[in-house]
Amino acid sequence: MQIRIADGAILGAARRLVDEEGLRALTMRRLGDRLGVSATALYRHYRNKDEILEELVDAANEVLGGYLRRAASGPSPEGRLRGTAREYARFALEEPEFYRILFLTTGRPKMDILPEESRSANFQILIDRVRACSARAAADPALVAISLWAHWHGLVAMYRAGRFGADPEKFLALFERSADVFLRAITSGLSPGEGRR
Amino acid sequence: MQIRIADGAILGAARRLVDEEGLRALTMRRLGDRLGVSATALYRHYRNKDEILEELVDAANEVLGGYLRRAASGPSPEGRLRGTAREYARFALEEPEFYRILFLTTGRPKMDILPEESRSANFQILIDRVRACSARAAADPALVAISLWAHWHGLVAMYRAGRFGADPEKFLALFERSADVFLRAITSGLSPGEGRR
DNA sequence: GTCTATAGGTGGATAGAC
DNA sequence: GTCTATCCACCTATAGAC
Repeated sequence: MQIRIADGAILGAARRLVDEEGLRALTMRRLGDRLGVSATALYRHYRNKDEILEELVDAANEVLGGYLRRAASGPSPEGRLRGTAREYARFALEEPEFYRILFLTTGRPKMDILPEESRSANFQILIDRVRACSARAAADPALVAISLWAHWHGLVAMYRAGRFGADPEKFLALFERSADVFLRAITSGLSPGEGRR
Repeated sequence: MQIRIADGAILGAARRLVDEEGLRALTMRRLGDRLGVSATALYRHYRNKDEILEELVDAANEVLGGYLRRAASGPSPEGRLRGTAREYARFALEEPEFYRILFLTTGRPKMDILPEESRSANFQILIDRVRACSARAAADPALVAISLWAHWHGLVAMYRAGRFGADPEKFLALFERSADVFLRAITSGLSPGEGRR
C-alpha cells in the first residue's frame, strides 16, 4: 500500500526524529520508517540527505532566535544582556539536538553551505545588546559579542562533553555564574583611564 | 607472511593515522593496513577500538600539557596567563586532531571513561596562573579558570566550525584580541568597592 | 510517487586454522 | 600472534517495475 507524503511532513518528521533520537538517527531509512514510506521515496522530495539537513539548520536558527528575543524585555541594557546569556543556555538545554545541528557538528554532516542570513540575524541581536551597554563594552561591540558568544558556547560544549557532570540545573547555575564573571567585568568594569567610580 | 607488531607500534601508528587523516580515519582496518597487518590482529593487543582511543587521549593530554607549560616563563603573572591563552590556541591549531580527541568529540566515540588525572593536571596549571594574578581574578580562581577555558574553547570550536574563515593566522590574531578582552577586564578591572586606581 | 531489488560502501568484531 | 573467512549491522543512492 502506498502512502502519499504530505507537504512539509518530511521536515516535521525529521525534526521529531532528530529531537527524540539524536542527529545520528537521521538516516533516510529511519526517516522513511517514521513516515511509513520507503527510504527511496524521499528522493522524490529532496535531492539528498544534505538538503534535508539544510532545512533543519534553518529551523534550528529560527528556534534559537525565538529564545534570544525573549530576553528583550529586561529592565536595563545589562539585564537584557544577562538575559540573553540565560536564554542561550536554555536553548542549549531544551533543544540539545538543534544546538548540535547549529554549533556542534564540526565535521560531518556537512554544514559548509551555511544559512548566513539567519545565523547573522541571531548574532546581530547579541551585537545590538552589547552596544546598548555602556562602559568598555561599547568600544568594540562586535569583538565583545564574539567573545561572549564564544564563552557561552564553550561552556555548553564542555557541559555536553561531560565536564560539568550531568545535572542540567547545576549547569545552568554554573553557566550564569560564569557568564556573570565576564559580563560584570565588561559592563561595570573600568579600563585604565576610562573613568572612575 | 606474518609481521610481528612491536610494542608501542600500534599507538604510534594510531597517532600518525589520526594526525594525518583525522580521527574518522581511525578504524581497525586502516590501522591494520598502516602496520602491514590485518585488522583482527590488533585485537590481540587491545580489547577493542575504545581502548586504543583511551591511550590516544592520554597522549593528547600530555602534548597539551607541554604547550601550556611553555607559558611558564612569562615576565609577570598577567603575562603568563596571556601566554597560556596563546599556547592553548597554538595547540589547537598545530595539533587539530589531538584537539578534536580532547575537546571536540561530544558524542561518539566514547570518552565517558575519562583520564581525570591528566586532564585535571592541565586544568590545574590554568587555575594556578589565574590565582597568581591579583585583582578580581583571585576571588574565585576556579570559576575564573573555567570561564577562561570555556572562552578559549568556544573560540576554537567556532573557528573549526568555519565561523571565522579558514586563515589560521587571522584566527590567532582574533583569538588573542578576544582573549585580551576577557583577561584585561579580569586582571586589571576593579570590582565595586574592591579598590580604585 | 512509491515500490522492490540492488549496487556498493562503511564499520566492529569473532571463529578457527596455522 | 596473525591469518582468512565470515557475520552482522549499518549507510546513501540508483534502476526499473508498477
